[in-house]
Amino acid sequence: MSQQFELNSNISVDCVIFGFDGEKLNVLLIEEKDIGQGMLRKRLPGDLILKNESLDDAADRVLYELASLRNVTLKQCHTFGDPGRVNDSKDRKWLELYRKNPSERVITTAYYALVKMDDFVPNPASFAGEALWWDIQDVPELAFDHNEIVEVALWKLQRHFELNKSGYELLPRKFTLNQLQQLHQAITQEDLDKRNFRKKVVRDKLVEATDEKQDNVLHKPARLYRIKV
Amino acid sequence: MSQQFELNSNISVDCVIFGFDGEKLNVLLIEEKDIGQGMLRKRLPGDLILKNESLDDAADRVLYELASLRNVTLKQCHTFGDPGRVNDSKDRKWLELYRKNPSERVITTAYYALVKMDDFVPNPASFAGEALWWDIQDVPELAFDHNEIVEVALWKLQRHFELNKSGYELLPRKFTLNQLQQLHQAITQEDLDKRNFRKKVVRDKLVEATDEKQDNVLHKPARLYRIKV
DNA sequence: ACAACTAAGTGTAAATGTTACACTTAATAA
DNA sequence: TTATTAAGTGTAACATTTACACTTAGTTGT
Repeated sequence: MSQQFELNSNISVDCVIFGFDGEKLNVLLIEEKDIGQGMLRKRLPGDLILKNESLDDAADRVLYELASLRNVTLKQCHTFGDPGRVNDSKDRKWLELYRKNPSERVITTAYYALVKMDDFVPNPASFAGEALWWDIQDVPELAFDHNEIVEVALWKLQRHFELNKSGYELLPRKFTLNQLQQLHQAITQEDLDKRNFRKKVVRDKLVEATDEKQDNVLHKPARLYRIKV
Repeated sequence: MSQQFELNSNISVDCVIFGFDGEKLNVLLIEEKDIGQGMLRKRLPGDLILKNESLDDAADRVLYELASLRNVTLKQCHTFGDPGRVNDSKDRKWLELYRKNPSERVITTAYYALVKMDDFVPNPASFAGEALWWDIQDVPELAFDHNEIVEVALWKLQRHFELNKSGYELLPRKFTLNQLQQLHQAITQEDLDKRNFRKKVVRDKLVEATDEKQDNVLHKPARLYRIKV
């Protein structure tokens, strides 16, 4: 972390990175090293912003420093500015260890992104502990107000996806219609009818068939499609 | 303004208040008193947050202090945190006059709301200059990055409105279908077919007819409707 | 009383989109 | 050859969207 450049900023950013594994949605969490005080709660990757750094830049930097992820397209989500947002005793102990002004009130701007898990294997920065993908259905109690931040980010992701029916970036270049359907289902968290889904993507001309098929599968191989330009 | 409680915060809030006048959308701007240095640009109502004040509370307070508006339901919109967002020379002069640390980098969280203009007659706080409704189609050059903030807020308002087809709060308790249609058109900035619009609100059972009619109009009086619970 | 004016109010047909639903097919493995 | 697995396919009922023009009920002025 670039602590030598860090002023006593009272503004932080937190990143909610959703990862799609082809089937389900996961979220990227940081697990601190155990510093022996029962402070093992996971948290979102986030940190104070630097002087002369935009919020957007800070989010990119923090994600790289804490999880070695680069080139993730982050979207701003919400700013959490309640003076009491960091009040739990475990939170305060953590702040005393890691912050110069642990009692200073900090507001945080949350960012979110949705990535293909294969493409982004998080590599934990050594001092920070481990970066892990965690099933979105099963998120544990997180530090600070990070559970709330995850909820808000998921909500925004779902709304965003409704409006911009895209998300192809999350599939391989050639994909089966079933993969595409699973992507939609993972994000919206609801089931779709196979036939109706296929009719729709064909009608909307969102994809086009290639003449290739899956192989190495123990059933009828599915045709591969690609995004239609 | 509660300057005696204000610490040297580097976080502000700005409020984009859209007003519906029954026909068009307007936005609430503050016009400073002329302090004789060519700094007459209008701006959004906004100010630094206080210690121990949440962002939401700060937005409510600022709106009351600068425009005497109370009980407006503000929604958070976006946080603007570019270090260069306040760079124009006129901006800097203003900051030198009004801020203790004029060169300090300030991020701002923007809020927006849509109100019925009749219900909210802004009353300018004496020192701040005048609070005015301004036609959204004709917004002048504003101070700081406030033009960008207005644009982002309008975009969010339109998206919000698409998802939550509501907005009845902006009409009188009993209203004509034409008033309802004008509200939709003002927000979405596009025209709708009268018959199709009426069919739709009836089909969706959003409103119910009363047995009353307009009066004091110089044409066939329209039937009045109310929101259906 | 009536003529001129204004905005309210109304219906239909075509096209498009959505939903619900079950059997056949093409691969692999044993 | 058989069993297993997921792929792939069609239709009918229903709902929604779009485009489009004339009649009606009031007011005002003569």
